[in-house]
Amino acid sequence: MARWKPDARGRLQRAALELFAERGFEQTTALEVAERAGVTERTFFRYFPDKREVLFDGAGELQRVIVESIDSAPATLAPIDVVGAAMQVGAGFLEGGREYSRQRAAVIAANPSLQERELLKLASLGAAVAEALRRRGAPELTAALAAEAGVSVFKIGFETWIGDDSAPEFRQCIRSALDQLTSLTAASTRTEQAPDSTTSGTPPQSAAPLSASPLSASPLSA
Amino acid sequence: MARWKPDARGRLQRAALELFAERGFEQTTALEVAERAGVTERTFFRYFPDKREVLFDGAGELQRVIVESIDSAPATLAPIDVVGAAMQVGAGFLEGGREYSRQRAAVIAANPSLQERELLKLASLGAAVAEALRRRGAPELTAALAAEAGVSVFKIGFETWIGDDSAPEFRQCIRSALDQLTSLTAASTRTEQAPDSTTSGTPPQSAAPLSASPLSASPLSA
DNA sequence: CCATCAATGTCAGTTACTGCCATCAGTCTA
DNA sequence: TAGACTGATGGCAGTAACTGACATTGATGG
Repeated sequence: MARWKPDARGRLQRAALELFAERGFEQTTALEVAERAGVTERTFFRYFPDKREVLFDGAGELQRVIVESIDSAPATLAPIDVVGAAMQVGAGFLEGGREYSRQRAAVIAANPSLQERELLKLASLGAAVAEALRRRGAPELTAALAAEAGVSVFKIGFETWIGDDSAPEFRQCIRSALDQLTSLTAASTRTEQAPDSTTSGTPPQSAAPLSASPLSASPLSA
Repeated sequence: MARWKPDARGRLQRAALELFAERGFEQTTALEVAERAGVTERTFFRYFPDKREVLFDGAGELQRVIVESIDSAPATLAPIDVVGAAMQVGAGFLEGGREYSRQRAAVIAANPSLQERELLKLASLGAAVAEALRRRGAPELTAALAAEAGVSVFKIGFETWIGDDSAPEFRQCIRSALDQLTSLTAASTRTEQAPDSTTSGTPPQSAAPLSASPLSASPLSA
């Protein structure tokens, strides 16, 4: 009908963020987003696999930047330092759009299903970082832990940067978190003594996994 | 119609895990789960807010056990040690149901939307742990980082425990991850030198947040 | 002017949920 | 013991997120 409008994807993204910020994610229909963008609902789902994904288009870029940083780091650097540096590079990638980041973070914080998607993206980032570390020779467990630590630092650094107007640059927030993590683990006074397993009154066996007890015991067939 | 059947919740949970394991999560309808459990689809959604939640009933219990462990830890213990001990208590809570944990983990690993839900549960656990740490006087940043570290160790310990038949007890896996984390951060050789921000060719400003670039620049209004 | 291709529009259909109301058995009470 | 009450369900209609199949349209190359 109407003439051919370019940048449908971008218009959908902007329309979505606006509407989600105004009425909230759940109170906004994919159809409404599409209409504001001047396209059909069907077109919305051609650009994005689901309604949430319209807010996460840049995750792939961020991940790529961080992984590239790791791949190009000097081979002699310790895994934790490689990851720390990579997270600062990632921070530099976002540094320019603080207001946008704020708005987007607010929308996500207001909806659990959006939080889930963000956590999945971060998990994906963690997996990619771990793989990159293994690529440069880090042992399995080391790679996994360093990656998780890096993502945690990034996440916490981001929250600090976003949440505090007087906060320094994003990169600086990450540096602080990194230092904090180092002193945290260094502060361990633990001897070889494992804490009493029944501390909280939980019997050693029985116990349900991440799910309810009714299922645990036997092969949950009954 | 039929006489009153007890434990509808438990039957739904078992039916769901069976069907999800057989045909996969997406290939299984909420209606099918309900029918196998001998109830209506409507009843399924009375017990669980959504189809995924039927697999995560025990998350609350695990969280409670861990938080209680933190609350009852000696006040002198360093945050990282408190968290480490708490995660071992949590591990003890699941220790008895390894086979169940395996099956459940396999189902979850096979579906992204289930992974998302699991990540949300873990994030909730992390938030609760951080809060418990603050309650005992830990500074904001310290609490957040120690909590994240604890959850990471728990997650990695769990994967080790589940994925390797020759792996030791869950608690042992966590201990290993904990030690590994300590030596990891201690291995940092970083000076006060921050890595070059433009390492990966990203200009200091511009840059898109966690989302695509088209939106970043201005207040994304245009 | 016609074949073609990419980006859309149209439509019908499945499925996850939700609100509302009826039913049914067990219980408490006058 | 009839009647009110309550807790757990069944039934049903309706919304909204996706999806597959097919028609349309505008720009392009020959």
